Amino acid sequence: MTTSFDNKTAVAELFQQALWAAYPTLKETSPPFIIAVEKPKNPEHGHFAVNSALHLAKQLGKKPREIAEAIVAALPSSSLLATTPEIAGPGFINVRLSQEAQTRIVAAVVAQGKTFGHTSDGKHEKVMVEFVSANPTGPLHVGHGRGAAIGDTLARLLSSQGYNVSREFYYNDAGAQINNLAASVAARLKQRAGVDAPFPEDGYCGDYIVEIAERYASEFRNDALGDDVDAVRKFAVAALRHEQDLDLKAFDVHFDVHFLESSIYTDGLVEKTVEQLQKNGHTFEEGGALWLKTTDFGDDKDRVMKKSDGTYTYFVPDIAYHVSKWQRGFTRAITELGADHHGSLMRVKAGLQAMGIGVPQGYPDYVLHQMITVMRGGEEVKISKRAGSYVTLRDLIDEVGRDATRYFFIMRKSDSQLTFDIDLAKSHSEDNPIYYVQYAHARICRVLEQWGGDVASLAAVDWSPLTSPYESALLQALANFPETLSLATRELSPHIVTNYLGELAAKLHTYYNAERFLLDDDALKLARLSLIVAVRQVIRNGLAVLGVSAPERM
RNA sequence: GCGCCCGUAGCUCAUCUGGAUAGAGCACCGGCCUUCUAAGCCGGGGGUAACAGGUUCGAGUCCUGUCGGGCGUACCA
Repeated sequence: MTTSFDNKTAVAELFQQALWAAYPTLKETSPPFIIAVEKPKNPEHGHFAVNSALHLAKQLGKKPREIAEAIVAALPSSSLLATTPEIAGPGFINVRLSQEAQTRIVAAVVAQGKTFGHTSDGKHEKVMVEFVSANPTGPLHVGHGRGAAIGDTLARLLSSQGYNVSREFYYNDAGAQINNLAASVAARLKQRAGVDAPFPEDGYCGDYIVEIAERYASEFRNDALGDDVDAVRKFAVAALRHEQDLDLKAFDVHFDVHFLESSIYTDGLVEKTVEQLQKNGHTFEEGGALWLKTTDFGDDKDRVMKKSDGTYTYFVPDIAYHVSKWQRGFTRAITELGADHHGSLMRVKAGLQAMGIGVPQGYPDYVLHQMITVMRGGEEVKISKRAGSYVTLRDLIDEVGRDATRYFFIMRKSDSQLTFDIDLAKSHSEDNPIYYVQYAHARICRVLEQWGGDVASLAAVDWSPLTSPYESALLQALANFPETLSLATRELSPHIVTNYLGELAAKLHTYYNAERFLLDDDALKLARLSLIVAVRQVIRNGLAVLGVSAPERM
């Protein structure tokens, strides 16, 4: 959406005209030269910097500064600019916006409200975000939590940019791990009844297995020893699925579809996928097993698809599942996984290409998240799944709250390791990034309350008094919000949004503390109040995309 | 061995996909509260961006190699 507040595009268009006027021959070059507008870090370099002169120096065979001068000389007059742009350094053209151009962002934010920053760039393209996808063999742990927070935020980001998003949870309800689960429960049932029964070697040891056994025994009194393996399995899967659903609900994460791995077997998709791969000549038999020639598609080694015992290896249903995504019309698919699964990416991508059904190369987009270290009291909380003593997602939500948990999980690049400091997440201090941002929001609410006027009346005031460097910084930050969302969506990187919010909050706190805010000067007061209403709106929109609340009081 | 990710101040991290003097916070030193939340502000010290090459007007950012750390590399899932 190119709207009136988009000064960057307006500046680019203005300079494009000037460039063509100065060098008419460039108009015929193909592809057409696009003006690059940047935002300098140093405020002395103006609001925008145009560096086209540097890029064109070689092509035109002239000195960058000479080109810059010609461009500036050809610049049409515009209400956009405060002064004639300066040429600086090797050939940058520094642009200063007029007061009117700088402040109209406030009106745009207020007018667009909740949708400020949203676009229709996605053109309703169907995109699936698959995430969490935990097997129902235990409670969700912190790793699943990070996946849930990242996946849900990606879905929210994509929605904000006009994609038609579907959230999907894929789980295995029938494989070896599930049989292991059933056997673990059955063993606990027998032990509980005083029967000496060996516990499965790789069985699930957590206390939750004992609890499930307990509940099964009270519900199925005629099968207190768990001899009906099928019934035990169904009961255990249902119980754990229910627990996971409660965890996700507490985390405010919802799914549109829960996809069962067993369904791609029962509806024959796995068979069909294997047949198609064979027909396309990308398979071979060796040692009684069926292999997929993934080396045809960049893998360093071919992989077994069908073991000599006739069962499939794990990535075959993964390929079939992704075929299903494509066949269901998802022209884009994002698969969010823990980084320990990255070995399967190449195989699934290779398998999809080998299918020859028109799936684009690189489908699906993978977003991987690295491991989490949980710290408490300055010490690492040891995570041991075998002992059943790991930190569950529910533990974290109960202890530090949903908002802090979500924010911390997305605060870092997903492919960097994350340290989750429980004490920090709980603390009410400036060191706590989520507290800092929410506090900025609450602080604005309090100032408006103190003022006591009608907020709606601030939608159209005279903004010309907003001339201090602090105000200028805030105005620029507001203008950056749309491209922050757009960038985070393109890069599938939610942490870009948390970085932005942290900086915006810092600018606001600085502003408040640097000068006395509510002055007697009515014109200045109204302009300032109007500005912070816009800041509040942007904080709300940013937190909304992260699934984090914006409290009015802290 | 091979593949993927990471390496930026003492610590935790930014750097807007190649721009100008690499920035914040914590910690350290010196100043600021009769005023809207000092949860803040102003000033100071602290860097060979792991290392070595390459690409170009210009590299923390792209390419190659080396060294460190993590993960993967099963007819496990």
